[in-house]
Amino acid sequence: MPRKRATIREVAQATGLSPAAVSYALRGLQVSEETMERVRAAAAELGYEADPIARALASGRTGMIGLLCGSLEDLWQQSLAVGISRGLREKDRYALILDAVGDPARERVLAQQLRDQRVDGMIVQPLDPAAAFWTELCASLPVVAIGDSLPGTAGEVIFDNRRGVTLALEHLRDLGHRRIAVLTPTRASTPDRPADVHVTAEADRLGLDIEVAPAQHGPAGATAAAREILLARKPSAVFCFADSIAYGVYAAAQELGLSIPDDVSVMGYDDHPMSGLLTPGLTTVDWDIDGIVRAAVRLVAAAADGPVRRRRVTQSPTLRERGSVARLLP
Amino acid sequence: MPRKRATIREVAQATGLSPAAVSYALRGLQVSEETMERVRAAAAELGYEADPIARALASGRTGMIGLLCGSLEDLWQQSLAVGISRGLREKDRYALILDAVGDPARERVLAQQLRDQRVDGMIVQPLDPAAAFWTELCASLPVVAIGDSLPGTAGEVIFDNRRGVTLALEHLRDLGHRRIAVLTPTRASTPDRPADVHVTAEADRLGLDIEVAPAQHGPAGATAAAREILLARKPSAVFCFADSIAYGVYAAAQELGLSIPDDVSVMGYDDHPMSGLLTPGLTTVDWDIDGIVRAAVRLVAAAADGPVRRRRVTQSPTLRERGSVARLLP
DNA sequence: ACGGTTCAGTGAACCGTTTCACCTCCGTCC
DNA sequence: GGACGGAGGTGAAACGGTTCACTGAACCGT
Repeated sequence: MPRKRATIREVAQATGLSPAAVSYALRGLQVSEETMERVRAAAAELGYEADPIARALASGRTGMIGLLCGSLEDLWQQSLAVGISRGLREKDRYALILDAVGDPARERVLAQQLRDQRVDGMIVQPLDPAAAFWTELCASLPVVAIGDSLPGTAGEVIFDNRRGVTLALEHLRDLGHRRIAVLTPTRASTPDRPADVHVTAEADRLGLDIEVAPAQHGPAGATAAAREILLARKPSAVFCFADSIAYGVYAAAQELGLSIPDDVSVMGYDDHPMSGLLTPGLTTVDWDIDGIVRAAVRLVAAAADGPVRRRRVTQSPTLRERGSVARLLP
Repeated sequence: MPRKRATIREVAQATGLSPAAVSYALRGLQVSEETMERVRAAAAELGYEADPIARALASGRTGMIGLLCGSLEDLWQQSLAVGISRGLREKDRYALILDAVGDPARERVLAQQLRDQRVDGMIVQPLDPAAAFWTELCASLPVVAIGDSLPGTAGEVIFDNRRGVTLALEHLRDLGHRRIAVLTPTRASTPDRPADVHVTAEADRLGLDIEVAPAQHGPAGATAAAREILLARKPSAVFCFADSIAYGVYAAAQELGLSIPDDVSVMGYDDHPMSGLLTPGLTTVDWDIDGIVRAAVRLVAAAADGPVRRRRVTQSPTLRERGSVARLLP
């Protein structure tokens, strides 16, 4: 029988104290050691547990952190979300995970909804870092950005994408590749996102002939995009801006009877756990996902507990060579 | 500037109505068409949005559904969680996702916490369906179980594991396999979970020589378990009770210089999106994940909206042949 | 003209905490 | 010995909605 939960007043009654005293006691504030013990005992006895809703209403803090993901089709972002969710749980907070499905318009709506839901803070992996609403959002609650920088955040975990792109493209160039297709996650409204800019800049510097095309994260979408660009451009290498897009290239290559890396080389970006299991293993740009998770959790928890001075953590990638990129024979 | 949000009283003031009337109007109850319009206009004007916390306190409903996953290391469960989260969002509900990390003790604690967090309902993929606390939990809020049955749920999406196991083992037998290793997710406290029971029963019926060993979902854990059993038992086939465990077998085989399927056949269970991309493709038991997601969301949403009569949906699997199981030559 | 329904809307209690302003001891310091 | 101060505790007002019991007016058929 779901008998009604005990309230703070009942505990007060039982101990002969005021509700206020009980409230303080249970949080270890302002009361004598002895009273605290007495209250704790009575609470345990009655099976009392403070109602988080009432607590949230009175205190203005919910204990929830919003996690706004760009696209959870991306397996790497799934890993990130799982890690963050766990990390927050260890800090006695709940993660409210939302998925913008690659759509900047939806990202905007969800950010709004998350704020309306009264989360104590947010972790965001922005699809459209240039959008105007971020400024307003950051002003109204602590936001931690992952990936790209955002104006007014309480903390940031920035990926050195310039370095990541350099690593990838230099490796391809060193092995003789010149005509390179680049598959980047679709972001209809923001063709000039910083990471993409680095690609064209680096390609210029290295004298590469690149063509950038959008691809969705899901297996089906990525495969379609890959099929098209492989047929139309016959690149010697494909650089994918997410491992889960590279997976689509594997599927497309298989379908078209192309061998990786003999007919086409594939370079990933992320290092998802699956990437080492493919045949050949996916050569990729490896970000320290654990480090990212820890930093993001730490930053957002601190910011949600009270105002902090802004901190920025920068992550640098390394190149993880497996077998999907081969030297191009002249 | 995060200027204070408008309250219902301000809207009441602006329209010359009582707060009660505004409350009703905004939910389309009990008021004239005309008043409703007036209230809506005023609300829009003031940028009023009902505070979910206050609403939850007063009405007793939070709009949140708890999702308790057995182990999010399992990529298939990740897919499931993402799908459910999206499905719930479409019904204007939030998913609160928690991860028991394969530990039944933690599952118990998290279920408790989820209830304390005042979710309107729960979706559970139980690690330990036999545990006693489920009964009590189901009595205190609507629970939908996925996978295994639970006493007292408001709805269930049951996998016909008997059929799945039969499909897998018969396929292996038909191709000549007799000595088969079975890797099943670790669940220390519940060695006799229903699915495992089916395995031994079916193996008996089919005259197979099986050995069951536990494996963790994570790449590292699964690989270790696979390595051990491949060396110790030299089975002709390995049947993995989750695709993400099979991935570990691929890694172990690679490491040991064993070819799949020439030296050892591998059978999965789930059909995760990645399974088709491996070389060779993973032959697996395919569950209709979309169907599962839809059913679970529908059931829990209905149950959270009000009492319903218990419903059970049963999912049947199909065998998806790729290339990881070969005929065993005598 | 009259009792009986509906319809639209009101007032106030309530949900279960937190927190602010105060109050009362009691020991201490000068 | 009186002002001071801190520790421990109290009462009541928030917090921002929902909902229950009720009212006044309009409308109905007879």
